[in-house]
Amino acid sequence: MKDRDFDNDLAQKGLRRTRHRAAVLSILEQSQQPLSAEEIFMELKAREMPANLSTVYRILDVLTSNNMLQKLNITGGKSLYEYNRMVHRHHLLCLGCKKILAIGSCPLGDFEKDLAKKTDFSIEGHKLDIYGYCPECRKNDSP
Amino acid sequence: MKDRDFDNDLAQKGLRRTRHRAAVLSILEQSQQPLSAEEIFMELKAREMPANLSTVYRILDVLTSNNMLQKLNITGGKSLYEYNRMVHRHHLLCLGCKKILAIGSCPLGDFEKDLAKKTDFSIEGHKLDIYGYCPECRKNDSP
DNA sequence: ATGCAAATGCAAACCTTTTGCATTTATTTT
DNA sequence: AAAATAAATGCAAAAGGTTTGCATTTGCAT
Repeated sequence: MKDRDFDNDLAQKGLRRTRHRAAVLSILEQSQQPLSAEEIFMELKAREMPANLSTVYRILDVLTSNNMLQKLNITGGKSLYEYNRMVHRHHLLCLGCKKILAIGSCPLGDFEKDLAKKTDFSIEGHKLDIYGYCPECRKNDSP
Repeated sequence: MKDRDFDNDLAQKGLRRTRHRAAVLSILEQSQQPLSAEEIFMELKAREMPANLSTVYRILDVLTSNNMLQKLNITGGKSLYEYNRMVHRHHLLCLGCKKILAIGSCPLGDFEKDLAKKTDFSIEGHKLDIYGYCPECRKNDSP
């Protein structure tokens, strides 16, 4: 299985193509879950492409401000990053095992229009996270 | 204008009634905006009831875990706390001046039911924050 | 190949929040 | 009302995540 050409994506944004940047993109593109800076740091090491943690943060910053990644602050603790697939997404977090499911649908459309009318704000976006227990955690916790 | 009896509220929760705790509750009950630990720290000083910042954090923790306050992590930066008025609320944050408006309505009801059905999660709650520009900031930024 | 601007590594700083411990305070017990 | 006890506070230090300054290395244009 061939890797996507992240080098090209970087070039299109006018960003320098470094192994580390391409690797971070690849890691996040392949990940089912949003990852923290430290998880990415460890995965880079696992891929024999170790980078300094501060470099990871700088890469995440630059990729986020170029809209190639999205930064999530679901927990209040450490930030998580996910590959930006350019679709509007929300997240369902399991309070038990902390796994995160991406949710494609969004119920906010009309609500935002109403809100704009009522408050006279221009609405630019929203952040919606949903919390619950996944099927596995519910099974394990109800003996 | 007489203060609410926060001492009684504390007693009902089985918490010790200290001046600082009552003052923190009073500050947040009177505030239009959610406040950070440091803002509360400063307001305590202004009220001639200075407390150590770590004490403020401990008070906020204990009041939050007793449901007297709610902790918000809107920005990803520092946590904000608001008096828990026992109603489901969301927040509209102005990206310009950072002011926060509390929103009473919530469009999530049916969506959560659908989601529970689709994912087999038990849905326990959600966090919805909306971002935009308030009327004042829109005016000032469009010269 | 050469030069320059940008990316990286490293260590230290930063900021918010938490913790350990001695002291003070609120509440319970006598 | 005083003494005993358990919890709250102050203080300083640590923790955890993230950022920054600076020397070195790398990517890219010339």
